[in-house]
Amino acid sequence: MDIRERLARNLRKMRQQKNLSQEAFAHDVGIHRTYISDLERGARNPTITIIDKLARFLGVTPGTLLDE
Amino acid sequence: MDIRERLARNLRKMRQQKNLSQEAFAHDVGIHRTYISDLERGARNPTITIIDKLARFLGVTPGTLLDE
DNA sequence: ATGTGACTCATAGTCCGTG
DNA sequence: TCACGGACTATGAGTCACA
Repeated sequence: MDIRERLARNLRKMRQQKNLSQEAFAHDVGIHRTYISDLERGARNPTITIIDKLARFLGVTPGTLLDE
Repeated sequence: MDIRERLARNLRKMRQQKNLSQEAFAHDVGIHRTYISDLERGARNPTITIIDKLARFLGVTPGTLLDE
């Protein structure tokens, strides 16, 4: 599977496990709401600094977001 | 440690383990040679598609390149 | 609460070189 | 063989209005 798709699925799942809306999640992470929406649809090709931000907030390693 | 630093170290180590020059490695992966040089010095902020390319060629998961 | 198109500005990524 | 620079084009970062 495409790496963007994997990120999309992993991100959405992990956000939902925190019971956060995209809006609340985006606010907490410090990324714009629509950007999160794009990521969860695999519509963006983010840099690793974005991955790092997400992983840190979620308390996981970057690999957890990108690996299957 | 910074995620770019981690990538830099992991990448250099894994390339050297294959006994490839930056130039040969870059050619095989399909990325420009100067870009590999930049990555190994932590001077760049690559997108996840670049990470994917590197990981596939090296036969590892993206996490192996980004996690410590 | 979320998806989407459009937009500006910064930077990812390429290609030419040099010591 | 590699670090590093300059110049360039393509695309990501970040935001908004609207459905």
